[in-house]
Amino acid sequence: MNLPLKLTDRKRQAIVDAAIEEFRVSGFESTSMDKIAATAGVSKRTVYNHFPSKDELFAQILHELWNSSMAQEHQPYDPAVPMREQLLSLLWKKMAMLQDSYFLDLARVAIAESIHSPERAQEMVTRLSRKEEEATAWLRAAQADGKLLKADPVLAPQMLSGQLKTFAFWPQVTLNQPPLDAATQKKVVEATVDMFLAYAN
Amino acid sequence: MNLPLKLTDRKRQAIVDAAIEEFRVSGFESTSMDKIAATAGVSKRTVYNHFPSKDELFAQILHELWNSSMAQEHQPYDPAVPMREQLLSLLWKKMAMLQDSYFLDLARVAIAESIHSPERAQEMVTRLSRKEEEATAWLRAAQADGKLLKADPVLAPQMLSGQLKTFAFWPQVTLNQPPLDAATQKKVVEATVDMFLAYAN
DNA sequence: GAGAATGTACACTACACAGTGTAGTTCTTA
DNA sequence: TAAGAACTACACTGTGTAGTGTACATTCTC
Repeated sequence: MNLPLKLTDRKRQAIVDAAIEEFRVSGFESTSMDKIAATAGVSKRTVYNHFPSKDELFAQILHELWNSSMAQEHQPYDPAVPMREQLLSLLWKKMAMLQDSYFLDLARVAIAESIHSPERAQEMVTRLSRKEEEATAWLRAAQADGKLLKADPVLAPQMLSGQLKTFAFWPQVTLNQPPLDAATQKKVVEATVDMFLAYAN
Repeated sequence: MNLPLKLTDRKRQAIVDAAIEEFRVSGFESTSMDKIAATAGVSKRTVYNHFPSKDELFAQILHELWNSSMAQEHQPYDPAVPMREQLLSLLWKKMAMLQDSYFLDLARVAIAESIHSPERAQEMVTRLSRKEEEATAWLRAAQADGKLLKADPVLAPQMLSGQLKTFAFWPQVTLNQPPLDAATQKKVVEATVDMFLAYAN
């Protein structure tokens, strides 16, 4: 069956989809509930029957996008595998997450708002920095194993992910640039690894 | 004389200052002309006597910030000076620009809006990429001189400036983080140069 | 110090939009 | 097929705000 969902579930989904789309292209302030309802093909009253307010709708969408883009598994340090290989794997995972369209939508919407909404910005900071800890843990383990000793354990993880974001995140989020093609992704990941190994080894 | 300006010039400046401040913290949509007038200590009518509309005021401010933050001189390649020294100088200039408070204001305001105003975003892209060409020219000259041959001439300049932005731009612009202290700036610039030389030499 | 330019206070229009209330329609389910 | 749940159309309130018009005050310039 193509539509196994009840009417109310379909309506709700249509509202969420429409809201993501509208918030994404117009931002929070410039998006009206009437527009969301129209785009969703739903009466305004139905929107309010599902979500008590515009703020609440926005918050739920942020939450939903966050969940769907954060299903990323942890990669522990493995002394048996060559550095280069492990780093490549680590960065490819990161790259995949950055280029995920849900994640980009989330980031666009969230950043546009958090630029002038300190509380939400703060929440994002803490959540994202928790995400960055994975690479930090990996590097610490490597250094405890006597590898990559020249790298600054505080700066290095950010330098790695920052290098990817330079090409595969910030231009897309802030300037609406298209996602990277596969060939460029490969170049960026490999250049980042090469550069890091040349520096830290 | 402390106030050599005519009343009308002082008023105009107060409006511009207030508008920058308000747009910076609240964004375009959430800032009202009444608020700007109040912050500037000026009647709303005076605001409209100086600027025909909110859009026009916004555009002029973008223009003004752009001009005041872009007074950066060009650094040509010099075969007589060591690579490391030239790179350090190049990146310090870049760092200075990134941390300039006018530039950060501009970026915050512009990015927050350009996220949902494609035309302005496009204008920013072209302007900024023209700015990035300086490093590209420098690298090409170095490579023509037989130096840094392993660096990808397309990716490398962006990797360099991207590395600085990771620490000294994006967190400040998108998450309202404080500017970098001098010690951290030094660490970032030097780590970037070291990493790049280790990779490209 | 007169006249022009500029600023101020304030009232006002027009509009967009968040959110509500209601009467009636359509869908689901038992 | 009947009853309840959910959806719809639509009218309506209240508020915030861009932008204007005007009569009067202040400042500049000659």
